[in-house]
Amino acid sequence: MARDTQEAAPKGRRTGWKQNPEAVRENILRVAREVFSEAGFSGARVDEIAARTETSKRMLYYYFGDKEGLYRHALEASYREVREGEHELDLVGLSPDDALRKLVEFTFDHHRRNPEFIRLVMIENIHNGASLAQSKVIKGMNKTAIAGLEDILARGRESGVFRSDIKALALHWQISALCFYNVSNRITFSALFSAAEMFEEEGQIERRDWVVDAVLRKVLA
Amino acid sequence: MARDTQEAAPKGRRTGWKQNPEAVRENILRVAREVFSEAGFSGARVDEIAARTETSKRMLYYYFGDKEGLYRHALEASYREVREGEHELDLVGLSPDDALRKLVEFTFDHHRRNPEFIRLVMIENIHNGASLAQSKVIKGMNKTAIAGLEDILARGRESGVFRSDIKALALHWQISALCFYNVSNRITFSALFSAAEMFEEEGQIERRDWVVDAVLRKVLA
DNA sequence: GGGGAATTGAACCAAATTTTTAATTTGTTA
DNA sequence: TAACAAATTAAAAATTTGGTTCAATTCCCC
Repeated sequence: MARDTQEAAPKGRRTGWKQNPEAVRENILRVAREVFSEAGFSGARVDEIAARTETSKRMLYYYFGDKEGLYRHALEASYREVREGEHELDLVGLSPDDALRKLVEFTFDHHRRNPEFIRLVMIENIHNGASLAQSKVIKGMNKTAIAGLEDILARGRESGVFRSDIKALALHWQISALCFYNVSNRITFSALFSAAEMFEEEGQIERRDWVVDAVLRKVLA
Repeated sequence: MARDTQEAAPKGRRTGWKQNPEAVRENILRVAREVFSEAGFSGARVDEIAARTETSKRMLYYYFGDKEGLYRHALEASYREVREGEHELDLVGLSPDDALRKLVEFTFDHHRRNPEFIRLVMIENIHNGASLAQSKVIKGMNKTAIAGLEDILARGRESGVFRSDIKALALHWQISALCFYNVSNRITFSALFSAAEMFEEEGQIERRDWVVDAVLRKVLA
C-alpha cells in the first residue's frame, strides 16, 4: 500500500496502515493490466502481479476472487480507460473529409499510445474472447465510435465528396485494421523484413500518412 | 506412432513397430502447432500435446529438449509450411493491376485458410518475438514476397497505370494488415460490434472485395 | 470498546515440467 | 550373426512452479 511512503517511517518499526479499499483496488488493477499485457493470461504470474503491487497477494483474492476474475476486471478497466481517452477527439466545424482525416490520425495515434491495451485485445482474441463474453460492461461500449463515423459519412455523402456506397462499420473495420496491426505486429513485421525504421518516429509519421491517404482514397467519390 | 493402425493388431498383443524418426518428429510438431496455437505458449500443456500425439511424452523431450525448444521448432515448421503454400500463386501473363488484384485476393484467402498460423504469429508478438529472434531459419524467409510485389509495381509504373511513389514494403504492410486483422481480431471485433455476419462466408467475400478495392485505389495513378 | 471490514505473511496444495528408470524393438555393421 | 547404437514405450518419481487459502492482526466506525 502507498502508506508509509510519504513520511519517514520511524526506522524499522512497522507503522500503521490506512484502510483504503478503492486505492488498493485501483492499484491492483493497474498492475494486473501491465503484467497480463506483458505475458498473456497464463504467462502472467499472480506472484509477479502481487510483487509489483503496493499490497499483498492475499488482496488480489480478497477483491477479485481468482486469477481469471482479476484478468476480467483488468480487461474491463482497460477498455473503460481507453474509451474515455477517445472523448478527447473534437470534430465539430470540420468538413467531412477533414473530419475523417482527423479521425483516422487520432485513431492511429491513440492505438500507438496504448500498446498495453492492444496487447490485452490480442490476448483476448487468442483465448477466443472467453472473458469478454462474460463481461456485460464491455459489450455495446463501442456503438458511439460507429455513430460518429456514420455522421461524417452522411455529411460527405450529401455534399457529394464521398461515395454513397460506403458503410460505416466496414470503414471502421478498415481503419481499425491498419491502426491495430501497426502496433500488434510491430515485432514480427520488423523482424521478418528488417524494417525496424518503419516503427520509429519518422517511419510512423509516414505510416500514418499512408493510412490516412488509403482511407480517404477509399471513400472519396 | 501411426504404426499398428493399418492392420488389425493381434488382439492385445503388442505388434511390432517401425523406427521412423522423421514421421515421429513431424507428428509431434503438427500437434504442438495445434495446441500452442489454441492456448498460447504458457497455456499449452506438454501433457496435452503428448496425449494428442501418436507417440509418448518422452519423445518430445528426446527430440526437442524442452517445451521452449518444441515451441520454437513448431513455429519454424509452421512458417515453412505457410511459406510453401504461397508458391501456388501464379501471376505470369497478367496485367499489373490484375496481378495485384489476384495477389491481394490470394493473400486474403491464404490468411483465412491458416488461422492456426495467424495465432502463432500473434503469440509470438505477445512474447516480443523471443523465439523468432532465436531462429536463424525464419529470418529472411519473406524476402521473395516483397520481390514479387516490387515486380508488379515496377511494371505498373512503367505502363503508367500505377503511381510512381509507392514502395513495395509499405504496400505489403497494408495488405498484410488488412488480411491479418481479418483473422486475428475476428472474435473481439464481432463481439464488440455484434457483427458476426462479417465473418461468415458472404461477409468475407464483401470484405475481400473491399480490401482489393482499397489496395487498388491506393496505387492507381 | 466492540464488531466488521481491510490487510498481512506464511503455509498449503495442485498442477505442470522435467528427469529417471528400465525394458523392448529395430536397424546397422563388424 | 552377434553385437551395438538408436528409437521407442510406459510409468513413475523428482522437482519446480504457481494458484489458492488459513490464522492472526490492524484499522475504522458506531
